[in-house]
Amino acid sequence: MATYHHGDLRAAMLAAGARLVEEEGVAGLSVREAARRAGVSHNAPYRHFPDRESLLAALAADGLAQLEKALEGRSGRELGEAYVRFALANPRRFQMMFAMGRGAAMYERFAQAFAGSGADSKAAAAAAWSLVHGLAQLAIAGHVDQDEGFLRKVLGAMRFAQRSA
Amino acid sequence: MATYHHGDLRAAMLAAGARLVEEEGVAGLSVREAARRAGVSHNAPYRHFPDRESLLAALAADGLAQLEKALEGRSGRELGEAYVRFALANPRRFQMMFAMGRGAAMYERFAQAFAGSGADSKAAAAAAWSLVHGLAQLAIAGHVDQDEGFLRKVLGAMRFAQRSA
DNA sequence: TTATAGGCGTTGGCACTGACAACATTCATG
DNA sequence: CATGAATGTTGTCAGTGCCAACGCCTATAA
Repeated sequence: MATYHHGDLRAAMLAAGARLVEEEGVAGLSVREAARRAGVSHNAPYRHFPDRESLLAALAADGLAQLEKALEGRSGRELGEAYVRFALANPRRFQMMFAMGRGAAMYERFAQAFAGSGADSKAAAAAAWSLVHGLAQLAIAGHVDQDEGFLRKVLGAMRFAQRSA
Repeated sequence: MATYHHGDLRAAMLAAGARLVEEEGVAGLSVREAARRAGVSHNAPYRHFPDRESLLAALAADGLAQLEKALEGRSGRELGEAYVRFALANPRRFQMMFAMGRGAAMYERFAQAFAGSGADSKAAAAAAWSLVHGLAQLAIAGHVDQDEGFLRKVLGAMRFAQRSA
């Protein structure tokens, strides 16, 4: 036991990091604490991540991949609900993901899901994304009721305009 | 000159803090650096703010007040546009404000601005707020084009549903 | 089979931070 | 004026990110 080499420190750091972010918030993620939880010295992680920022970036990328998976195959109303559900299940991760992350893929997904919905499909996709994303943020922050029924009603309160104004 | 007492350290800290947040991001705000900029020792700020967190809270409250002022008297489309404009002018402040802040007053404002817009006015208000808030966030993060014309188009792409689904 | 190069982990150290304690200066109020 | 309360100051400590130097272990190839 207690082998000198960890085996898969990178993965262990991502796991520990994810838990730390969810428990303490982004500011609470320290490389040293994550290293401690991975059972490794305070400098070992730097072999896998050049700096704290890049650990965060990796966590964000990870989270985006999970969200992508959670949205797979869904569209329209279902897409929005799954998006919000994911956000509420992983609130701090979610906030972090879009604070740093590359959201191009997500935009793409919304563009496809809502192609031809409004006059300008790029704008329509952005609007749909904005609605669910904003709702997710406000619900996470507690500015809006998190009850699932209410959230559904909020999403249902908006329609695409038929023609651009 | 160089009086022992600063005169209005609290305000100076808020000013320095606001600049720091906008320049470096929330993580870049350190009590010590703000103290330095205010020309005061590293512990003086603790007479006015019990800890870093409470300095951040004060900054958030300040920002909310400014946003309230920027929205005063506006409603409907104008309200949304002013909201997004403020967010893009003070991106990091804005992100922080709603990560911590008490958003009840803002909800109230949207509720009044959109009273009777949809079947359920609470849901309608939340939807309107979500749309503009989400758009602001996505634009700030660069996930969506920041061009003002485009943003207007996005806001115009959504209508309230006449009856709840 | 063995030596050796490089990947991976370790210890040590530095500058910076948030926060506590003790002390100093100034301001208000009698 | 005197004295207590505000407000600032210096000193200190543990925790952090990151750099440098060194040690272990494993895969390769002679």
